[in-house]
Amino acid sequence: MEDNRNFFEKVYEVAKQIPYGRVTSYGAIAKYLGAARSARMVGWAMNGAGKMEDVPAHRVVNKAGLLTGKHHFEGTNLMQQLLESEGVKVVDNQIQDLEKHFWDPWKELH
DNA sequence: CCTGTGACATAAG
DNA sequence: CCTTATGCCACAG
Repeated sequence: MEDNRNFFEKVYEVAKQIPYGRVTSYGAIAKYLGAARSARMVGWAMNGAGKMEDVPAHRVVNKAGLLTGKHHFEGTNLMQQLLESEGVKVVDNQIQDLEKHFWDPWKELH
């Protein structure tokens, strides 16, 4: 099949595979895509993902578990609410017990 | 081809 | 803890 998808599309596919109540980092996705140093592209790709219901962008955070992209969601705490709604505790825009909720596509899909 | 950009990552002060 | 700076890469214009 056409494995040569656009970088964005790959990001979407990986994001779609993020299990409920789990989160991952931009760098992890980038690494899985074979472009570990393109983490920024992942975030940028999520710009369009935010408009896609199939892509839970709120489950993607930075490596520190910080909700760096919350400003791109509607309201001021929508992203946090979505995560907490899935059982992920968030305090001050930072995910608690990140390792416990972290989902590494490289580790899970590799 | 060149420039700007971006929801990162890492380092340094 | 904070801000700056640099690298890094893909995409848009």
